[in-house]
Amino acid sequence: MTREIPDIVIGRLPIYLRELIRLADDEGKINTSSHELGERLGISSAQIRKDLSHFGEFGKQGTGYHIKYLIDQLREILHLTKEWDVALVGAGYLGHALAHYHGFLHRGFRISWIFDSDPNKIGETMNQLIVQDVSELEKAVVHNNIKVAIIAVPISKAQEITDRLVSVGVRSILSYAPIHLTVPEGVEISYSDPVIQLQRMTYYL
Amino acid sequence: MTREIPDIVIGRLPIYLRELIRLADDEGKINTSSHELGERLGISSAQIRKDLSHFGEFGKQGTGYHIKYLIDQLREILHLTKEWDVALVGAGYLGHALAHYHGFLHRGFRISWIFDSDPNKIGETMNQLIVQDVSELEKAVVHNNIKVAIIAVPISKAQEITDRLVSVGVRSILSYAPIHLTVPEGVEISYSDPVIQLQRMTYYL
DNA sequence: TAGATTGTTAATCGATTAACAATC
DNA sequence: TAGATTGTTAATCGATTAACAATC
Repeated sequence: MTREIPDIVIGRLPIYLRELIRLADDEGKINTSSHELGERLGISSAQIRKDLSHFGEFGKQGTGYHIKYLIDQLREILHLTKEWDVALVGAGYLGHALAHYHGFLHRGFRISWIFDSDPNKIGETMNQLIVQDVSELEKAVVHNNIKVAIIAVPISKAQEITDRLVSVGVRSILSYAPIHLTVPEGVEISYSDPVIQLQRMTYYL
Repeated sequence: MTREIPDIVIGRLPIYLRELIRLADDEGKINTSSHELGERLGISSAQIRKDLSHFGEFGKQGTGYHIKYLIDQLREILHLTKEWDVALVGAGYLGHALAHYHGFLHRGFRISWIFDSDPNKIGETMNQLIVQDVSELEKAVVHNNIKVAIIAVPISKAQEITDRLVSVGVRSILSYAPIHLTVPEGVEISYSDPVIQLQRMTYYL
């Protein structure tokens, strides 16, 4: 029986991946160790080794990890060997910023479709993409087999859009709407609400 | 001796607060229970009661919690009884979106200053605020006693801006730069990187 | 070889849950 | 009163850390 890998471990793998890419591309390093990686991320070396050990043996005693090899392994584990088409719903200020964000490139994602319900926005071009009428959402998601979506719509529309995305097969959703959304089993949802993050920090002020 | 309250508990309080405000303002409810709140947030009722019990006794057996009272208590705990002035560094697409975001209002924060280094951006107006030269950063932070900042600058500038903010007294930083930042003890930092969130979810695809 | 670092085990630490007496 | 729900205790569950044999 395959042991279930803790969610919290999965959550750290992208952090490791991001730092490894930095080490390789920006600093030209070939090898690293759990100690060096942990030092840079504020994570204990033991935790990094333990996390990786869930998936295999990627290092060598004495020399540590070959960075490029570990990057490849993490990409396979996280299913980042292909580029995922992403549907972006909401073309307001935030949608606009996301549409222009270069950070998706080379990290496994490409925003391929943008939707909005505002007639003034529909037809507008955002970073090479034409904003589509949100009524076309289901058709586009199905035809392009889209599994990943980003929601940047008002609170009042967020649950409806979520339900519609899920109904046509989307299984990973990143929502910027500041509200808890309900999704069925098997659908992953992640939230980004700057106020929630700031409020956590003001406790310590 | 005051018992140290776990960080993970603090992190859930803003979620409770957000939902309570929704219950009160949007749905007009007066009372709620740990069960109802938990149901809506996908959190066990026992956990909610345990979390709150770190700070006092806010409920009544039989009837649960008076929502407005609990909201007030959470606001005090999280230091949200005043409105925090926030310095936003970076006036690119994302900074622009943040400057126009209405979600800060009534939740304890107000973006009061926007900085950028680009001469084309400096002097521009964003949602009533004039983009300031980032060379004025320290002066403005000190003079206005700013403790909270949001970073929306490129990776290459993020650590430098962080250091400068910290050096003049900022103690809570929300960074959108996709890189781990180093801050001294006593400074809180929080990250928002959509790609990290998406990569965590593609594991399950 | 000597030094470094892995992967893994066992111990420790911390968080969540179940259960229930108290009581509104 | 009967029903509901709290705050809290103890048990359970899960995650982190320390330590080290193995070995590059």
